[in-house]
Amino acid sequence: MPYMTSIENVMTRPTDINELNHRAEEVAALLKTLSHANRLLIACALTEGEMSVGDLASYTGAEQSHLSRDLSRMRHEGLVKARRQSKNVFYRLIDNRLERLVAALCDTFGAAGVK
Amino acid sequence: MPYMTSIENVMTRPTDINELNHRAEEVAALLKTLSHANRLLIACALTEGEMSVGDLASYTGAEQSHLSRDLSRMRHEGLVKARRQSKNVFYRLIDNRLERLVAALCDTFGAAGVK
DNA sequence: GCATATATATATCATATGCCATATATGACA
DNA sequence: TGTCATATATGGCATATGATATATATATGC
Repeated sequence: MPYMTSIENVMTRPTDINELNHRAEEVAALLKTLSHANRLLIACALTEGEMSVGDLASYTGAEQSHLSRDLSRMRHEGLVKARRQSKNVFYRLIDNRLERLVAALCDTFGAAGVK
Repeated sequence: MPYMTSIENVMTRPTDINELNHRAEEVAALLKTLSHANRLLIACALTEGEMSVGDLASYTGAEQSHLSRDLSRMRHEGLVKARRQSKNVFYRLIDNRLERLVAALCDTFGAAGVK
Protein backbone atom coordinates (compact mmCIF):
# COMPACT_ATOMS: atom_id res chain seq x y z
CA MET A 1 0.00 0.00 0.00
CA PRO A 2 2.30 2.70 -1.19
CA TYR A 3 -0.15 5.57 -1.29
CA MET A 4 -1.15 6.73 2.12
CA THR A 5 -1.57 10.41 1.50
CA SER A 6 -4.97 10.29 3.09
CA ILE A 7 -4.57 7.51 5.57
CA GLU A 8 -6.15 9.58 8.29
CA ASN A 9 -9.23 10.05 6.21
CA VAL A 10 -9.53 6.37 5.61
CA MET A 11 -9.04 5.69 9.25
CA THR A 12 -11.53 8.16 10.57
CA ARG A 13 -14.17 6.64 8.33
CA PRO A 14 -16.67 4.07 9.47
CA THR A 15 -14.46 1.37 10.83
CA ASP A 16 -13.75 -0.65 7.74
CA ILE A 17 -14.09 -0.36 4.02
CA ASN A 18 -16.90 -2.88 3.88
CA GLU A 19 -18.98 -0.77 6.21
CA LEU A 20 -18.22 2.34 4.21
CA ASN A 21 -19.20 0.62 1.00
CA HIS A 22 -22.38 -0.66 2.48
CA ARG A 23 -23.42 2.83 3.45
CA ALA A 24 -22.43 4.19 0.08
CA GLU A 25 -24.59 1.58 -1.61
CA GLU A 26 -27.61 2.66 0.35
CA VAL A 27 -27.21 6.29 -0.54
CA ALA A 28 -26.38 5.38 -4.12
CA ALA A 29 -29.60 3.40 -4.36
CA LEU A 30 -31.59 6.41 -3.33
CA LEU A 31 -29.74 8.60 -5.79
CA LYS A 32 -30.39 6.06 -8.50
CA THR A 33 -34.09 6.44 -8.00
CA LEU A 34 -33.76 10.19 -8.29
CA SER A 35 -31.42 10.02 -11.24
CA HIS A 36 -34.23 10.23 -13.73
CA ALA A 37 -35.94 13.45 -14.67
CA ASN A 38 -39.46 12.18 -14.11
CA ARG A 39 -38.83 10.68 -10.72
CA LEU A 40 -36.81 13.67 -9.67
CA LEU A 41 -39.69 15.95 -10.61
CA ILE A 42 -42.12 13.70 -8.78
CA ALA A 43 -40.03 13.89 -5.65
CA CYS A 44 -39.67 17.61 -6.04
CA ALA A 45 -43.38 18.12 -6.53
CA LEU A 46 -44.27 16.03 -3.53
CA THR A 47 -42.10 18.07 -1.20
CA GLU A 48 -44.90 20.61 -1.47
CA GLY A 49 -47.41 18.14 -0.19
CA GLU A 50 -49.73 15.46 -1.36
CA MET A 51 -50.62 15.33 -5.05
CA SER A 52 -52.79 13.13 -7.18
CA VAL A 53 -51.39 11.31 -10.17
CA GLY A 54 -53.25 13.75 -12.35
CA ASP A 55 -51.59 16.66 -10.59
CA LEU A 56 -48.24 15.04 -11.11
CA ALA A 57 -49.02 14.57 -14.78
CA SER A 58 -49.69 18.27 -15.15
CA TYR A 59 -46.62 19.10 -13.16
CA THR A 60 -44.14 16.86 -14.91
CA GLY A 61 -45.68 16.52 -18.32
CA ALA A 62 -44.90 12.83 -18.18
CA GLU A 63 -46.92 10.11 -19.83
CA GLN A 64 -49.48 8.44 -17.63
CA SER A 65 -48.03 4.97 -17.88
CA HIS A 66 -44.55 6.18 -17.12
CA LEU A 67 -45.77 8.14 -14.17
CA SER A 68 -47.56 5.14 -12.83
CA ARG A 69 -44.57 2.90 -13.24
CA ASP A 70 -42.26 5.39 -11.59
CA LEU A 71 -44.65 5.87 -8.69
CA SER A 72 -44.89 2.14 -8.33
CA ARG A 73 -41.17 1.89 -8.08
CA MET A 74 -40.98 4.66 -5.54
CA ARG A 75 -43.72 2.97 -3.57
CA HIS A 76 -41.84 -0.31 -3.48
CA GLU A 77 -38.74 1.50 -2.36
CA GLY A 78 -40.61 3.03 0.54
CA LEU A 79 -40.22 6.58 -0.66
CA VAL A 80 -43.85 7.46 -1.20
CA LYS A 81 -47.22 6.31 -0.03
CA ALA A 82 -50.50 6.24 -1.91
CA ARG A 83 -53.97 7.05 -0.65
CA ARG A 84 -57.04 6.57 -2.75
CA GLN A 85 -59.84 9.12 -2.60
CA SER A 86 -62.65 8.28 -4.94
CA LYS A 87 -61.23 8.17 -8.42
CA ASN A 88 -57.95 9.76 -7.55
CA VAL A 89 -54.86 8.38 -5.91
CA PHE A 90 -52.90 10.84 -3.88
CA TYR A 91 -49.23 10.36 -3.23
CA ARG A 92 -47.02 11.79 -0.56
CA LEU A 93 -43.41 11.43 0.53
CA ILE A 94 -42.81 9.20 3.49
CA ASP A 95 -39.03 9.20 3.60
CA ASN A 96 -37.76 12.36 5.16
CA ARG A 97 -34.27 11.67 3.92
CA LEU A 98 -35.81 12.21 0.54
CA GLU A 99 -37.39 15.48 1.55
CA ARG A 100 -34.14 16.72 2.92
CA LEU A 101 -32.25 15.59 -0.11
CA VAL A 102 -34.58 17.30 -2.54
CA ALA A 103 -34.41 20.43 -0.44
CA ALA A 104 -30.64 20.24 -0.66
CA LEU A 105 -30.84 19.81 -4.40
CA CYS A 106 -32.99 22.90 -4.72
CA ASP A 107 -30.51 24.71 -2.55
CA THR A 108 -27.60 23.57 -4.61
CA PHE A 109 -29.05 24.09 -8.02
CA GLY A 110 -31.37 26.94 -7.24
CA ALA A 111 -33.73 27.91 -9.99
CA ALA A 112 -31.60 26.01 -12.42
CA GLY A 113 -32.15 22.85 -10.46
CA VAL A 114 -35.48 21.40 -9.78
CA LYS A 115 -37.50 24.24 -8.51
CA MET B 1 -57.28 19.11 -17.52
CA PRO B 2 -59.49 18.28 -14.61
CA TYR B 3 -56.88 18.21 -11.86
CA MET B 4 -55.52 21.59 -11.05
CA THR B 5 -55.02 21.25 -7.36
CA SER B 6 -51.54 22.63 -7.71
CA ILE B 7 -51.89 24.90 -10.66
CA GLU B 8 -50.10 27.66 -8.84
CA ASN B 9 -47.09 25.46 -8.36
CA VAL B 10 -46.99 24.59 -11.98
CA MET B 11 -47.30 28.18 -12.90
CA THR B 12 -44.65 29.53 -10.63
CA ARG B 13 -42.22 27.00 -12.08
CA PRO B 14 -39.73 27.80 -14.80
CA THR B 15 -41.93 29.09 -17.54
CA ASP B 16 -42.95 25.92 -19.27
CA ILE B 17 -42.80 22.23 -18.74
CA ASN B 18 -40.12 21.71 -21.35
CA GLU B 19 -37.83 24.08 -19.54
CA LEU B 20 -38.54 22.36 -16.25
CA ASN B 21 -37.83 18.98 -17.76
CA HIS B 22 -34.64 20.15 -19.30
CA ARG B 23 -33.38 21.35 -15.94
CA ALA B 24 -34.48 18.16 -14.28
CA GLU B 25 -32.57 16.14 -16.83
CA GLU B 26 -29.39 18.00 -16.07
CA VAL B 27 -29.66 17.41 -12.36
CA ALA B 28 -30.74 13.83 -12.96
CA ALA B 29 -27.64 13.26 -15.08
CA LEU B 30 -25.44 14.39 -12.23
CA LEU B 31 -27.32 12.19 -9.79
CA LYS B 32 -26.96 9.28 -12.15
CA THR B 33 -23.22 9.59 -12.01
CA LEU B 34 -23.35 9.59 -8.24
CA SER B 35 -25.83 6.76 -8.06
CA HIS B 36 -23.10 4.19 -7.86
CA ALA B 37 -21.28 3.37 -4.68
CA ASN B 38 -17.80 3.67 -6.13
CA ARG B 39 -18.35 6.97 -7.86
CA LEU B 40 -20.13 8.32 -4.83
CA LEU B 41 -17.18 7.40 -2.67
CA ILE B 42 -14.81 8.93 -5.16
CA ALA B 43 -16.72 12.19 -5.09
CA CYS B 44 -16.88 12.06 -1.34
CA ALA B 45 -13.17 11.43 -1.02
CA LEU B 46 -12.27 14.23 -3.37
CA THR B 47 -14.20 16.80 -1.38
CA GLU B 48 -11.28 16.56 1.00
CA GLY B 49 -8.86 17.53 -1.68
CA GLU B 50 -6.76 16.05 -4.41
CA MET B 51 -6.06 12.34 -4.34
CA SER B 52 -4.12 9.96 -6.52
CA VAL B 53 -5.77 6.93 -8.03
CA GLY B 54 -3.87 4.84 -5.56
CA ASP B 55 -5.27 6.88 -2.70
CA LEU B 56 -8.73 6.39 -4.05
CA ALA B 57 -8.14 2.68 -4.31
CA SER B 58 -7.26 2.55 -0.64
CA TYR B 59 -10.20 4.72 0.24
CA THR B 60 -12.87 2.93 -1.70
CA GLY B 61 -11.50 -0.57 -1.88
CA ALA B 62 -12.44 -0.62 -5.54
CA GLU B 63 -10.64 -2.53 -8.24
CA GLN B 64 -8.13 -0.57 -10.26
CA SER B 65 -9.81 -0.97 -13.60
CA HIS B 66 -13.17 -0.03 -12.22
CA LEU B 67 -11.72 3.01 -10.56
CA SER B 68 -10.08 4.06 -13.76
CA ARG B 69 -13.22 3.64 -15.77
CA ASP B 70 -15.30 5.55 -13.24
CA LEU B 71 -12.76 8.35 -13.13
CA SER B 72 -12.74 8.45 -16.88
CA ARG B 73 -16.47 8.87 -16.91
CA MET B 74 -16.35 11.60 -14.32
CA ARG B 75 -13.63 13.30 -16.32
CA HIS B 76 -15.70 13.26 -19.47
CA GLU B 77 -18.63 14.66 -17.58
CA GLY B 78 -16.52 17.54 -16.37
CA LEU B 79 -16.76 16.61 -12.73
CA VAL B 80 -13.09 15.97 -12.02
CA LYS B 81 -9.76 16.88 -13.47
CA ALA B 82 -6.59 14.84 -13.60
CA ARG B 83 -3.01 15.97 -13.09
CA ARG B 84 -0.06 13.69 -13.59
CA GLN B 85 2.88 13.86 -11.25
CA SER B 86 5.53 11.33 -12.16
CA LYS B 87 3.94 7.92 -11.94
CA ASN B 88 0.81 9.05 -10.17
CA VAL B 89 -2.27 10.77 -11.45
CA PHE B 90 -4.00 13.06 -9.03
CA TYR B 91 -7.67 13.88 -9.32
CA ARG B 92 -9.64 16.75 -7.96
CA LEU B 93 -13.21 18.00 -8.18
CA ILE B 94 -13.80 20.83 -10.59
CA ASP B 95 -17.56 21.12 -10.37
CA ASN B 96 -18.58 22.97 -7.27
CA ARG B 97 -22.15 21.86 -7.66
CA LEU B 98 -20.75 18.44 -6.96
CA GLU B 99 -18.92 19.61 -3.87
CA ARG B 100 -22.05 21.22 -2.54
CA LEU B 101 -24.13 18.21 -3.37
CA VAL B 102 -21.82 15.80 -1.61
CA ALA B 103 -21.72 18.11 1.36
CA ALA B 104 -25.50 18.08 1.38
CA LEU B 105 -25.51 14.31 1.21
CA CYS B 106 -23.21 14.10 4.18
CA ASP B 107 -25.49 16.50 5.97
CA THR B 108 -28.57 14.55 5.12
CA PHE B 109 -27.28 11.11 5.84
CA GLY B 110 -24.78 11.95 8.51
CA ALA B 111 -22.53 9.12 9.52
CA ALA B 112 -24.92 6.75 7.87
CA GLY B 113 -24.41 8.49 4.59
CA VAL B 114 -21.10 8.80 2.95
CA LYS B 115 -18.86 10.18 5.63
C1' DG C 1 13.81 -4.47 -20.25
C1' DC C 2 11.31 -4.55 -15.90
C1' DA C 3 8.16 -2.95 -12.24
C1' DT C 4 4.65 0.19 -10.98
C1' DA C 5 0.67 3.18 -11.88
C1' DT C 6 -3.06 4.12 -14.68
C1' DA C 7 -6.07 3.66 -18.83
C1' DT C 8 -8.76 1.36 -22.22
C1' DA C 9 -11.00 -2.61 -24.79
C1' DT C 10 -13.98 -6.43 -25.16
C1' DA C 11 -17.50 -9.69 -24.05
C1' DT C 12 -21.35 -10.80 -21.42
C1' DC C 13 -25.14 -9.89 -18.65
C1' DA C 14 -28.68 -7.35 -16.17
C1' DT C 15 -31.58 -3.48 -15.87
C1' DA C 16 -33.94 0.73 -17.37
C1' DT C 17 -36.58 3.04 -20.71
C1' DG C 18 -40.00 4.04 -24.09
C1' DC C 19 -43.94 2.82 -26.63
C1' DC C 20 -48.23 0.62 -26.83
C1' DA C 21 -51.90 -2.16 -25.38
C1' DT C 22 -54.74 -3.60 -21.90
C1' DA C 23 -56.51 -4.21 -17.21
C1' DT C 24 -58.62 -2.58 -12.95
C1' DA C 25 -61.09 0.66 -9.99
C1' DT C 26 -64.40 4.24 -9.22
C1' DG C 27 -68.28 7.05 -10.20
C1' DA C 28 -72.16 8.73 -13.18
C1' DC C 29 -76.27 7.80 -15.27
C1' DA C 30 -79.86 5.56 -18.19
C1' DT D 1 -77.95 -3.58 -13.29
C1' DG D 2 -75.38 -2.49 -17.47
C1' DT D 3 -72.72 0.57 -19.80
C1' DC D 4 -69.72 4.34 -20.23
C1' DA D 5 -66.09 7.77 -18.92
C1' DT D 6 -62.31 8.81 -16.03
C1' DA D 7 -58.19 7.71 -13.25
C1' DT D 8 -54.63 4.70 -12.43
C1' DA D 9 -51.94 0.38 -12.90
C1' DT D 10 -49.62 -3.22 -15.32
C1' DG D 11 -47.83 -6.15 -19.02
C1' DG D 12 -45.11 -7.23 -23.42
C1' DC D 13 -41.45 -6.13 -26.25
C1' DA D 14 -37.44 -3.75 -28.53
C1' DT D 15 -33.69 -1.14 -27.42
C1' DA D 16 -30.43 1.44 -24.85
C1' DT D 17 -27.58 1.87 -21.07
C1' DG D 18 -24.83 0.28 -17.38
C1' DA D 19 -22.25 -3.27 -14.66
C1' DT D 20 -18.88 -6.87 -14.14
C1' DA D 21 -14.95 -9.57 -15.27
C1' DT D 22 -10.95 -9.99 -17.68
C1' DA D 23 -7.42 -8.89 -20.67
C1' DT D 24 -4.36 -5.77 -22.59
C1' DA D 25 -2.26 -1.21 -23.43
C1' DT D 26 0.20 3.00 -22.18
C1' DA D 27 3.17 5.89 -19.32
C1' DT D 28 6.84 6.64 -16.02
C1' DG D 29 11.05 5.64 -13.53
C1' DC D 30 14.85 2.52 -12.54
